[in-house]
Amino acid sequence: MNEEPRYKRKEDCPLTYAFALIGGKWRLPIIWALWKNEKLRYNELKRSVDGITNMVLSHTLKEMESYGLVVRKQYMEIPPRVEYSLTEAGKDLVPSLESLAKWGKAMQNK
Amino acid sequence: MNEEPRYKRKEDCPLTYAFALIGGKWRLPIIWALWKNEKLRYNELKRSVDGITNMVLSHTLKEMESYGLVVRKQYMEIPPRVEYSLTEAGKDLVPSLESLAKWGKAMQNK
DNA sequence: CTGTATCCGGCTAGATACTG
DNA sequence: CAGTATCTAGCCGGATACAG
Repeated sequence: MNEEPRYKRKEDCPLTYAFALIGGKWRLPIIWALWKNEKLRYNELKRSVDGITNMVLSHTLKEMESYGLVVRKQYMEIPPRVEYSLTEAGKDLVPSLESLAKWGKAMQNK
Repeated sequence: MNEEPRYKRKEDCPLTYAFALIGGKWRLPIIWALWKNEKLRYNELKRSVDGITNMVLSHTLKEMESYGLVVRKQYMEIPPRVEYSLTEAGKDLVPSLESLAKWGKAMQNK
């Protein structure tokens, strides 16, 4: 996958910035899975996010980690174990998302 | 511009659906402009949304109208006058967006 | 188990010109 | 004033294979 040219860090408008952080095809499903499960291993997460490939999952997680949304914790074991979870900032996001989801649901019923 | 293959109407997840409706490069700026101004003529809106072209603006507005976010009111005058405003659903969205913007602002300051 | 490398296609949106 | 037509480019994300 390419290097990210998309996300100008610290964009002027906070709302646009927020969307830059959580937009894209897989970010929301990942956040949702980690919200419902607290912490997940790589393959658990992959199974929770239906249809995502290794390529895209690992790349997306790296981005989200760099944005401060996700924590990656690696255990030095064999076989390797890596656990992902939401940062506090990631959790802070959830109420806003629930609010948006509520609106989305109302829109679906029209 | 192409016909839209992107937005599966009534997608399962309400949150994903919400993002389908308001995602994309220009939807948020347009909503914002119409929120701050109540109603705007086509060219006023264009001036409010910095950098957008006619092609993209008119196409985006058509989509947003079909999604029930925006109202287009045309007056039969010469020269032609067309005013755009938010629907009730569009206005209902604003509190969620403000909540998200607040989160985005906190993220910018880190 | 947890990823990375390479290659590639389709979609989003832009440039430019033109119209009722 | 308020758009539309046509053509194009570049990013986003996918397929597939491979690695530590």
